[in-house]
Amino acid sequence: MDEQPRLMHSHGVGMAGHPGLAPHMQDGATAADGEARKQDIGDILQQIMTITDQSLDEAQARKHALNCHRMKPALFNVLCEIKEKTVLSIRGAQEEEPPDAQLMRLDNMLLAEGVSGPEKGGGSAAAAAAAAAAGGAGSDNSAEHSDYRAKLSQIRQIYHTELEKYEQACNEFTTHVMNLLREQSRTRPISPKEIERMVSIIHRKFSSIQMQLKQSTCEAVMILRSRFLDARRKRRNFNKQATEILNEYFYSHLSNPYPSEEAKEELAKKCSITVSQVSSASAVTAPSRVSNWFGNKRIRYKKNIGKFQEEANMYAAKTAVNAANASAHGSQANSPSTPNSAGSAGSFNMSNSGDLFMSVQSLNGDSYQGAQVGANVQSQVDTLRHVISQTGGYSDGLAASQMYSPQGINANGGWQDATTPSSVTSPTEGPGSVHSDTSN
DNA sequence: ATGTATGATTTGCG
DNA sequence: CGCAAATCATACAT
Repeated sequence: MDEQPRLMHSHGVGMAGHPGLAPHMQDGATAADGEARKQDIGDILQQIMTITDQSLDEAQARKHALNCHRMKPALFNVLCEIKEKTVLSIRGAQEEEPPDAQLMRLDNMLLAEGVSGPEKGGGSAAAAAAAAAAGGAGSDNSAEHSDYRAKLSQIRQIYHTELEKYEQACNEFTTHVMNLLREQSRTRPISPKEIERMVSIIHRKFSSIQMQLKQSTCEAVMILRSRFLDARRKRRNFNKQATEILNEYFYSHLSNPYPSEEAKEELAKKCSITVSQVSSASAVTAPSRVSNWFGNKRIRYKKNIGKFQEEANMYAAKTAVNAANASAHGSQANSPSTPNSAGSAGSFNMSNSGDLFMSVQSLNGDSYQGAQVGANVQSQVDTLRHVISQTGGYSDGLAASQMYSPQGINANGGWQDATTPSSVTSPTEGPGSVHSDTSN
């Protein structure tokens, strides 16, 4: 209470110096009793200041009396104005509310993911679109996607309920505070503007909570996406037939194992048909999977030719057999330089002819050319089988490399450069000048 | 559990 | 944009 005089003084001065005071004071008053009024006000202030000294009942009564005082509205108006001035000058600067890029981003993302925005129908459609866009590599959608969608809608539901809850809480709190302030405005000077400001403060607080909600929802969606749509996680090996087909192509085009787009398509069709891998997306996906396969195969073959020796021999034999059968069946006078590779699409025959010839040749260690294809297929097959069974136990790349020698490839296509691993390379040039294929 | 095989992705080049 | 190389992450075998 010791500062009571100062306060009173300052108030008094404030009022006295306030131009806005005049209208309030002039309601039917003469200048003569202005002094009396001033005294009156002084009394009122005095009472306000001492209110805490009084007992509750006393205070209540006093409050009521004050409330009923005819000067009360005027006084409050003045106080409000003063407050307005000071508070505004303090707060005015930080009142600015930037559009908030962060929030915009979150909103956009949620919208894009189909979490926020229109309900069920549009939402799940957006989700499906997002899924399709993200799952470019594909995989069978139906099961995965429904699962994904289920989880996403779960997230969406949580998000919406939480949002609603926040909204409701915000409204409740706001109205509560507003009521409180309105109530209090009867007993202390509170301007409507202040209430407004308070409301906006509350809204800001709640919207920051909302932002957190949005952020964590975004995170959840991201996690969900990475878990469900990352094709890597859903990797599934090709089945046996598919690998067979691909390998056949690879080894029969060893000099140039780069299937064209059409070839990839063809292979993809063949593989996925055999796989009976339904999945609508595979139409777009399959060729790229084939590309992946060839990319991996090339690199891995090159990296360790020895390891692929057996496989190479096997497929070479297989192709040879196929070729033999095909040409035998066809009963055409096959020119030796162009044995058909039955396993591959027609458009590649030209480029593969050399490979097939070479592989068979080196398998036999003799000129395949001499044994005319149609002549005794069976014996050739036997020979090949024999060779293969001999090769079976190989673990040493160097020895094996002579069976199915990669150097021919070097001479031929050169797709593996000079980077052939040391163990495998045997500098001997291809026996009898390998038919470099005359493709194109 | 551990190691290997393998499909997919990333990175960098031309 | 396709490729090689490195890398990741899973499927599969032991």
